[in-house]
Amino acid sequence: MEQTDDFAHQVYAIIAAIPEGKVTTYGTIARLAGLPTYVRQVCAVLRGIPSDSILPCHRIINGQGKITVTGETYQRHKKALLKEGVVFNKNDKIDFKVFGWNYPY
DNA sequence: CACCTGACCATCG
DNA sequence: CCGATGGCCAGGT
Repeated sequence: MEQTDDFAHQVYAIIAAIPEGKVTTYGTIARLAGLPTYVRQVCAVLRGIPSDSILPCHRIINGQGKITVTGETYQRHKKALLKEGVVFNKNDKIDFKVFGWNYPY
């Protein structure tokens, strides 16, 4: 429970640091954690986060500006985002130029 | 060690 | 805009 979990720890910290009403992507998180190739691992970490977590995992979306999950999780995240003032386009997309916490490029 | 999986990403048609 | 394809790479079996 050290170096290997260190990455997950950073991911948690980064997620917790996302401001309200903003969103970010998996790739960005991986990069901020210092491991740009760990984008799939970010996914694994998020998957391990229960809905009860204090972490705003609903602010994590993919590079297309869409919620990456489906089903109930999708609905819950979308509602939470709307509550925070995030606006979805007609294609259920989020404008990164407005709500992107930090631009992926 | 080999194979499969994945809440991704970029590119192409 | 949507779907398919390839690339990426750690983890699990």
